[in-house]
Amino acid sequence: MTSKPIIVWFRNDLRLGDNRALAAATANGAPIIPVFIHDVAAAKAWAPGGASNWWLHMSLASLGADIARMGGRLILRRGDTIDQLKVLAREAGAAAVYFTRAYEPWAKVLESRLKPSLEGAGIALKRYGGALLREPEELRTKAGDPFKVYSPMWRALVALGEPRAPSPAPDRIAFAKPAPKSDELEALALLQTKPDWARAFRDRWSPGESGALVKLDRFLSDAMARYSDDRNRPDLPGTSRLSPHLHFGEISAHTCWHRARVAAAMQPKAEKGLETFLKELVWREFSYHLLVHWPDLPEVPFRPEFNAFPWSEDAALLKAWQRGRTGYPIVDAGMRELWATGWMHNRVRMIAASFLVKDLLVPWQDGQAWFWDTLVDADLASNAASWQWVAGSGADAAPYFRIFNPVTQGVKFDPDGVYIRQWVPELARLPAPLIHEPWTAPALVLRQAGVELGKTYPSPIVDHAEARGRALAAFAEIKANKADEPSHRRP
DNA sequence: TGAAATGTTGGGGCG
DNA sequence: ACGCCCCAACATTTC
Repeated sequence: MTSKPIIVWFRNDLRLGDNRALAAATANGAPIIPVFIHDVAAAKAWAPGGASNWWLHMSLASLGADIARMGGRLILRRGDTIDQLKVLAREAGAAAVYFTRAYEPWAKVLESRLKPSLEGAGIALKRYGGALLREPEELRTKAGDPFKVYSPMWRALVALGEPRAPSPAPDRIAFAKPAPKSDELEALALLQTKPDWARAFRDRWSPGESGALVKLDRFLSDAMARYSDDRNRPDLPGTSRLSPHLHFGEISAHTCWHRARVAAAMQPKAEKGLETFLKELVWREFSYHLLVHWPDLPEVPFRPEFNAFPWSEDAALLKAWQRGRTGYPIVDAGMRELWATGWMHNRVRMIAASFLVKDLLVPWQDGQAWFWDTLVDADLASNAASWQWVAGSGADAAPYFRIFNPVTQGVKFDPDGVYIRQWVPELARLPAPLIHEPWTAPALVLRQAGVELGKTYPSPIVDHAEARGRALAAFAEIKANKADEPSHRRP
């Protein structure tokens, strides 16, 4: 067939399997031009951070290799997305651009601008879902409103039936020949080489589709059956660690959902773990739905009374938190894991976030910004929804008075201090449970463990009991205003 | 997908 | 045998 080529524009769908845009283009029979465009200005204030860019570099390398194995080349371009698509289409005589839908506010704007400018140039556009199990339009309350509470949305999603089954990667792809010219991956300048901070990243992660599938299958066989308990244990390999793979679309939620079901059917007593895992996929879904309907979620508290919250912008406290030097071992362990590996265990994210927002009274937006820069799985929807959840300002959020006690949480979820010993080595010789509150340890125990508080490890930067009192007082202040405000924003 | 304060219950020591 | 107190264990409520 000598039809005009189709451009498959890759975004956060960096996979060949279960990629509807790619599958449709391949099925069309036209030659394919796979392209990724590095558009540094597109996301505006939410340009990806260093950790995300490291992952993107690795993921593009992986996708490029997968495409090369099939006889093609992933075309890399830089610059304004619309300009680049137009230029590429003209160079290659392409008839259409196929792509996967994205949901970030800036991406929605881009997609709406794309239509007139490309179709005006005679280039057809085809947009496909697939980043989510269900498109936001498919899930509404009986009243026709978007869901603001998780549980009803979960039930509504289940009531719609099983999400569609994932489709396999195409057996073969006919690529346009000759391939259009491409930038080298290095030219995208995604890697920061000066301080090689990503060393630990390389050992820990395998970005790309095949790495994602390996990680999923390992999780399903080794951890899913115990997931509902072990997912809260940062000292155990209890979580899937799929978040960055999902964010970049190296694996689809559909693939996770269906493979989990299949795996659970073959395991005794895996039902509970299965359901917990599926529910986590739907928490991701819930965050995306919120972001779609409330695009200012990353900037503005969902509950308007929180606009009046008396935050304290204390740069020194924020910095101590970022560096993992708060004097609370479970918080510091988490923040150091994040810095070293680009990832933090979910339970510890909640503890560390609660500490920043409630014990230090630092605005949740500051914590969100730090996570945005340092997480390899930084995701606008999940990050915004989760920070607002912890702060108590979000939709279906934790009640404001739910203030985590970092000592209790540490004892409960890292009972032997294994996680703390890994990331806060200066405390490694303290016995559990004292390792969770070194300031209460007898002087002799501290000396024998080689710990000198305030020197080898910080004294607590705030007293938790006092901090809790301050947080409750601050929340009481805005509670008084609540009656004046509408209880919920309109979508 | 909390923690702390407050309330209740019941066993056991003791006069 | 009985009442009283203490207090751990558990339940409820409050933040």
